[in-house]
Amino acid sequence: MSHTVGVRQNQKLRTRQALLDAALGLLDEQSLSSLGLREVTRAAGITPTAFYRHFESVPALGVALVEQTLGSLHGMIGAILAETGDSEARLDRSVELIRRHVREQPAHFRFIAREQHGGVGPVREAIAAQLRLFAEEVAATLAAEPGSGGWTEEDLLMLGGLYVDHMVITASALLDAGPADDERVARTAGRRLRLIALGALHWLDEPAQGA
Amino acid sequence: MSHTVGVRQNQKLRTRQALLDAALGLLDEQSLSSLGLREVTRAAGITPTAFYRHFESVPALGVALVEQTLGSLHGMIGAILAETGDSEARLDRSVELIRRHVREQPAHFRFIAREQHGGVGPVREAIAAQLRLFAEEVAATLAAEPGSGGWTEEDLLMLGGLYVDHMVITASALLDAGPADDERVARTAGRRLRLIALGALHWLDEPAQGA
DNA sequence: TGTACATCAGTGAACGCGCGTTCACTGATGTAC
DNA sequence: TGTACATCAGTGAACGCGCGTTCACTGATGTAC
Repeated sequence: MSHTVGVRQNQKLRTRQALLDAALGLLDEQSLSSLGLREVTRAAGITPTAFYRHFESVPALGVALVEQTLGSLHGMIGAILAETGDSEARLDRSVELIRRHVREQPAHFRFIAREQHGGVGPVREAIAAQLRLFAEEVAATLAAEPGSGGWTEEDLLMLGGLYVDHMVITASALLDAGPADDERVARTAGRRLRLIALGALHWLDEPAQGA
Repeated sequence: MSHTVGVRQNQKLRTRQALLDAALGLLDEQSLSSLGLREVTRAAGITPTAFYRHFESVPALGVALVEQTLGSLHGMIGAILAETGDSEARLDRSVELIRRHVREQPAHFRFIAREQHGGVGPVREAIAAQLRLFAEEVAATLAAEPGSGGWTEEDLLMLGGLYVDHMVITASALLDAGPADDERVARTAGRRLRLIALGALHWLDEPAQGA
């Protein structure tokens, strides 16, 4: 109870979070470019004008939402990369990890999938930047593994990007299909992943490199 | 000049096409869910009310646009599948074919990438249905090739879907990066494609099948 | 070929509505002394 | 601890605007005879 770090600032952060949560909820059934400022404030329980105390515009809120959403997925990436065991079981457990995250936070994944190529430029760019970071993270982990000796940095990044894109596609497929089809979708995703891993395994077999 | 198949019907089709073209143009910089009816008619040069002579709503126009757009890409799929030559050159030529189509009809690809996970349900479903057809088409072609003897139908479809998704990702990457980076993007896309093809080549090496 | 009527793509006025943004304000929280 | 003033998150009225949709209409095209 020395200085309580500001009652006012605390309340402001809670309102800001209410706006972000309200927006994410509304974005389950529409895209950001059609999301209205009044719509968000109504759902968050504040006046339209108060919106401007937190964000300059709806696109700006979208960018903040990207950072929060993909920040929450960073943990998942780490968990997947930390998976151990033989290759096949490892891939299956990665897919299962994605499946569980998607079912626990469907709105987050829906938002990213929807806005990755959506109509709001700054949001697209924010997502692209974050996914690039993910790809680099995966590439760095792959580089540390045995069997990636002859790989160029470029190819590691290529493979990392492939895994990340695959993750996004898998999440989308789960969301599009609905929980009843989880098993089927996960099975297909796992096989795709295995095929990619198999390609990686034999990547250095052939001598043809460079342009 | 026997019966001229209807001056009136002809004009109606031309107006309808003007609406579709105007919409596609506008969708280069926004998504369908924020596209206004008046905006489209203004761009097409007709009165707002005349819109209803052609489509029930903007989402309905979107569905028609999906069919027309992906119909125009059917030819590309066929051309890619018809590619011959050794594996590596074939993949590079496929990527080049995609690259050329994207630069010739950027709006078509942008529209599909944007609305594939966009905020308008019927349009999402129309795109998913068409891409599924593409995947089946690819799977059928792969099945007819030598070396796909031991492949199950499920796995052929999985691989077909992987190629189609990769095509969409490549198109998006080209559009996001801009023409100046075509070479770099095409190079990465080609390597991804080669890695996938390599995985397919070794798919039957390991005995582990089924759950 | 000519006439009388039917069809229907596109018009233009009108409507009610929700939007984003402005502005002056209120009153609780924070700060200086 | 108490007081006087500053800050600032949230309010509520007001604005002008473009939206989707309705309606009765016009006039060129199509059809029947």
